Amino acid sequence: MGLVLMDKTFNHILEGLKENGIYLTHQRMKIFEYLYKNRNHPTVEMIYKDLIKEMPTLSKTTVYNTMKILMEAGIVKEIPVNSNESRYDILTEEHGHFKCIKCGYIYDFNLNMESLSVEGLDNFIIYDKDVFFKGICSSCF
Amino acid sequence: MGLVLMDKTFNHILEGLKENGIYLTHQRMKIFEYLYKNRNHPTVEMIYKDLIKEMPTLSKTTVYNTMKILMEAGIVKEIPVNSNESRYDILTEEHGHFKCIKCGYIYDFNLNMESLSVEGLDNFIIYDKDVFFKGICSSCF
DNA sequence: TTACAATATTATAATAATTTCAAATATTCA
DNA sequence: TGAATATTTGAAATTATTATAATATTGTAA
Repeated sequence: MGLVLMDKTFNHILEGLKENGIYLTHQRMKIFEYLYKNRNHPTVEMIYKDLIKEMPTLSKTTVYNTMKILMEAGIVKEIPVNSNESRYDILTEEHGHFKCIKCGYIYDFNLNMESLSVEGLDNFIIYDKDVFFKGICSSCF
Repeated sequence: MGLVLMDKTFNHILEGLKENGIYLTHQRMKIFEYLYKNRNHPTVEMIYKDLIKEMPTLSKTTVYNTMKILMEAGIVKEIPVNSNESRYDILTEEHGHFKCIKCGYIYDFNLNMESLSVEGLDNFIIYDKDVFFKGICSSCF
């Protein structure tokens, strides 16, 4: 588990999935392609609405299943942006998320996680770190 | 709006709510008391399950409504810990959250948000910053 | 204190996101 | 090809949250 995305191309990632015993079905490849091309932290609904145009029989359940599989493969993660629908992000370099409370858009921003000083987590194993800001973006300001 | 919790006692906060024109009903006081005493990042369900013991007619809608009002008053906030139910936290000093993937418990930890170096948010107005870690806690390890 | 107007609570119904399930379909590999 | 296995699909079930309307409570002013 846990393929590394960094510096791999689209096809390399797909190959990696295959090597991990994950069947590369048409639906899965299209869903992954959507995530790879649109770095927009989509909801299941957004992915579904877009892909149904070219795959009229696509089921929302398949999108849910695929997101789960891609998460287990370590290629995608759910990002914590407290809303009532899950939002997903393809795993790339470390970055933070900023949600604009006016337009709702979720921006990526650069950060250096190492710089953050924390205390009280001795003997805790940290698998994942997230930074989430909320406010008003420069376009809405 | 936006009462400050820091260094205020339980009763001071309640008085502050009253001054802001918020009725101090029995339900609201009990819900606030729960949040004040149990710093456990509860879900609506957790609050409801606990309080129904002493208030048999309590409605879940009231818990939802009260959380909303306390958030608008700036006393409580929703914390981003991506799951499908909202979790709330009483506003205190700045801290991060760590969720153990084994026991599910959400720990607070100290951090210095100022130390985090970020870039790409020029002309963005930041209202709120959250840091969320996931992993295995020292008890489960 | 009483009456009134404003606001809150409650139970129920409605909505929305997600999960589960079983049948139909597709894929793999011998 | 054909059997075994895995995936996709659509429908139904579940869970979290919001809306509605009746009832109850609160604060204010006579």
